[in-house]
Amino acid sequence: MSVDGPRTSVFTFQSAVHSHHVLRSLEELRQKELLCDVTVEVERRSFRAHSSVLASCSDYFYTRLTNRSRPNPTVRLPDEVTVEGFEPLLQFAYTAKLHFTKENILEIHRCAEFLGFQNLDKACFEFLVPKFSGGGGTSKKVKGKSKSQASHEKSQSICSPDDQTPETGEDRVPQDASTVMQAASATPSEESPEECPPITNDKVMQLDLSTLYARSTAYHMGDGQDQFCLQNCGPQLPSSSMAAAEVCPFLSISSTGDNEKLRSSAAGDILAMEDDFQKELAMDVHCEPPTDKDLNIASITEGHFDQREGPLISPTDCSQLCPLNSAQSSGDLDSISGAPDLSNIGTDDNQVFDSNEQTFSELTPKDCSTERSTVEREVAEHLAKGFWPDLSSTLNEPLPLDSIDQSSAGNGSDFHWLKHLDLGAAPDDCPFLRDLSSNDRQTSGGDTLSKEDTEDSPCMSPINSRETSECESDGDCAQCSSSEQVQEVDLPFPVEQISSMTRRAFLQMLKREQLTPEQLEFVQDVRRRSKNRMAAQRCRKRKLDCIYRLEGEIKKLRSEKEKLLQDHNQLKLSIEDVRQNLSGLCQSLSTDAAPQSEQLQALARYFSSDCPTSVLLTPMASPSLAGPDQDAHANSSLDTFLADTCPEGDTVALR
DNA sequence: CCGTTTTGTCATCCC
DNA sequence: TCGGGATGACAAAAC
Repeated sequence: MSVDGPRTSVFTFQSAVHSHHVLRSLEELRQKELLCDVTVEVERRSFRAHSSVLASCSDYFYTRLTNRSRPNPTVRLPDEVTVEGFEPLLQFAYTAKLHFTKENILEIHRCAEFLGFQNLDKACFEFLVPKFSGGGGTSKKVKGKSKSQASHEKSQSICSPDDQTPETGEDRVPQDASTVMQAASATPSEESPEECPPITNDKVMQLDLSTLYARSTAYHMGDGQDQFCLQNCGPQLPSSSMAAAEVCPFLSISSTGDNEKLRSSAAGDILAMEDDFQKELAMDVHCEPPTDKDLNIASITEGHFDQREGPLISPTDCSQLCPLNSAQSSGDLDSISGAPDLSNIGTDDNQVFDSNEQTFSELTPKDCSTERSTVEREVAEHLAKGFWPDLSSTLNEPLPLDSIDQSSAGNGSDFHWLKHLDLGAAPDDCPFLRDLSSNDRQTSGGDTLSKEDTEDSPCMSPINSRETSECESDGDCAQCSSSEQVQEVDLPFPVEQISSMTRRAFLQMLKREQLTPEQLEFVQDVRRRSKNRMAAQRCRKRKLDCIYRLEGEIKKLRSEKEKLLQDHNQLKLSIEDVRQNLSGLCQSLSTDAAPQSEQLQALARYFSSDCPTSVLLTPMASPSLAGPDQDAHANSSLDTFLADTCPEGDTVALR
């Protein structure tokens, strides 16, 4: 790594809630009819609104309003548009929420189509309308369609990344939502296609795109420097002892402090539905208007950070939000991955996460291309600490066992924090990490990582980062050969990507990139070793768990053994007492009752002898001093004798 | 310097 | 047959 000279860092403050504030303010203005500059007439009803808002949401209004000649125009909508269909759309334009019922969904759909709410159309109706109109089988149909559509879109984006027309942030939103919705809906349908509860008429559903919108804006706002916390907070954090969920702000996205349900969704909190519908979709519920807390999107980074409002959620909450950092989470993810369509979130349609992937690979080399100054680092860390007060503490705390399991921090890599995300267990299960940066170049306008970037960046890969620093200090390290190999093969993508992506994505990437045999061999080698490394960690963790479990069992068995021994001793003592009592009793009886002396004397001899405990405990059935017949005779004689001579209590005690 | 622990890697087996 | 995960064994680094 070479240091070209002093570098001036530019820090950017990016608010993740600004756009939402603007939208909310616009809605308030509309309700107060302030600054409204257009009147929309629908079926003799008038709606005051802001032309800019309408134009930005609807192609129809865009055409009508941008070509207007006079101020404060009145737009009379044709008969095709009804109040029933238009009013929810208007509200959606101002709130990003669409309230609908089974009755009016078709009407809304029709109006949306007419007015050119195309993105909403994609996001919502392709999924919803078949749901409402069709039966259980429709979901599959829709799913299939969406899947092919998504893959079609993806293939398009892959084949011609440069052909993509630049999308506005708003344009992206519904597509994102569409993706997630389809995926989410497919999951339960897939598991129990027959059990989908019917959607009742009286339910008012609400499609909430606000959180996603906020998410999208957070990533796409600004001057093109899309940000994603994974690449920003991670590599700059100084300690390897850190659970990603405690650190990574991305994992706290869209957490609503008031709504615990929000945090349980692995796929994201996109869709808000109620009751049966919610169960069917297995998604989150939004019953409250979005608050600022909904926009807990933040990424702190050197040179860039996002504003975060509302109370910070605890690390625990973070982990709940995106179950990535524990074995249990891993299991959860496994189960999630079992639902094929959920995986489409990232693989078949990377719209949502492309930005992440893009920035991951795109920004990292930039940011790391030159050595950071201490001041820069301090600023970045200070910012991070400012937003995550407990960050500093977590930095110094050793990882819990669970986290250790998932970490593969042995390389001292700058991406150690990323590895805490359980990439090994299910790298493709978390949509935020799936195919990490696999499509980076597609969305970044075809910007491929240059050779300079690759070579200069210490953050390009675990291997690169560590070895560079080590070689700087040590001069000669064993892994220099690997580092050299990385540079020799000159990969057109970051090395860390190799192990984090799914096999399918990996193969696709190999297809895309025309790698030389050396590169191919190296890449496969890296992937194999990386996978094996993580497998070894899991294996060791399991072994440790097994040891702990066995130790616990041993402890338990020992205490049981102690208890049994105590019982045994107690029984022994009581048996001894009984024996002595009986012995004395028999002795005295044998002297008093001469006619039965023979039997009694034998009995006395028997009780005074060292017979086994078991025999003593069941003297009536056991004595083997004589044959079975004699035993029976002795027993009956003893019964009679005891009934005649012994006090009642003694008889009972003996038996 | 030596023993122990941790971690990565390889070989092999199994699914 | 191939790929991937699990695991024992080994070596090197770290402590």
